[in-house]
Amino acid sequence: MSLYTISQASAEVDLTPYTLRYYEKEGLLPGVKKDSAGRRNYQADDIQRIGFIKCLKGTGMSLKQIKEYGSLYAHGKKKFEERNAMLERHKAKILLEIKTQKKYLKMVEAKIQMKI
Amino acid sequence: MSLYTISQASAEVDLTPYTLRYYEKEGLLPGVKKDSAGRRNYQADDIQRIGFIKCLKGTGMSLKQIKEYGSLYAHGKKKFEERNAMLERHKAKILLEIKTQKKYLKMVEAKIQMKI
DNA sequence: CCTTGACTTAGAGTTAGCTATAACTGTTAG
DNA sequence: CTAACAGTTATAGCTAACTCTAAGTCAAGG
Repeated sequence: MSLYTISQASAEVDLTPYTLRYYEKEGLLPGVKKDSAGRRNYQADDIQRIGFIKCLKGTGMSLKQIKEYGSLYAHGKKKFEERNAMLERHKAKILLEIKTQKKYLKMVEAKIQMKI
Repeated sequence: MSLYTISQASAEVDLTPYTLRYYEKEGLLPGVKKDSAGRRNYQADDIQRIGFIKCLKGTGMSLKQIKEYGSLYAHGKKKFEERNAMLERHKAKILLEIKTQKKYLKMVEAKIQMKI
């Protein structure tokens, strides 16, 4: 059933064990299983979740909002609309960000062209 | 000769007066002129510089690096190569970032498509 | 002259997001 | 059996980038 210790999960998702524990403590990653000795056992599904957290975070969503998204997710069908609206808003934000980055890229290219 | 008080400059570049003073204190924006009463008088050229600082910062360059870039700039022709190399590296970083953002965009779109 | 308001400085406080420490526990190799 | 190791919690510390406060200065309007 593909289990990972915290250091294996850490290597898998390229986040430190500190960060993984921190995310869990902050409520971004609820329900991680533990073994009889209290050690975390990450499952394939947890790795997936962390991947999406990285996606949201990497596109500028705050941990607080990611947590909110997660708790909407936990409510399943009931909160589907709200959750989807959140993703749609976020999608718009990413599109805008890409546009801005392209503008900035042009500015940097122009500066390089200047040769002074 | 188009002078701006700190609040006018603030409105022009969309940064608070606090931030403008902070940038100056941190050495990102040297040489801002002051009037006889010690108040800052931003010139068109300063506004341009702030615009480029915003570009670098908006593409993930740290204030420390922006300061470094600025001091290379202050050395004129002498440090041209080094400065340009810095911009080229930064350009590569922006290109990579745009690529990553596009990947993340696809992930978010896929999640929206899922409808669960 | 006096108040108002925008500015000044130095320095303290805030927030986000980690990152590290201390003290401890359970597992495993020799 | 025991030493080393990988994990645990709680909590403290750190960095970047602001953001605000306090106390004071200066110029202009009434």
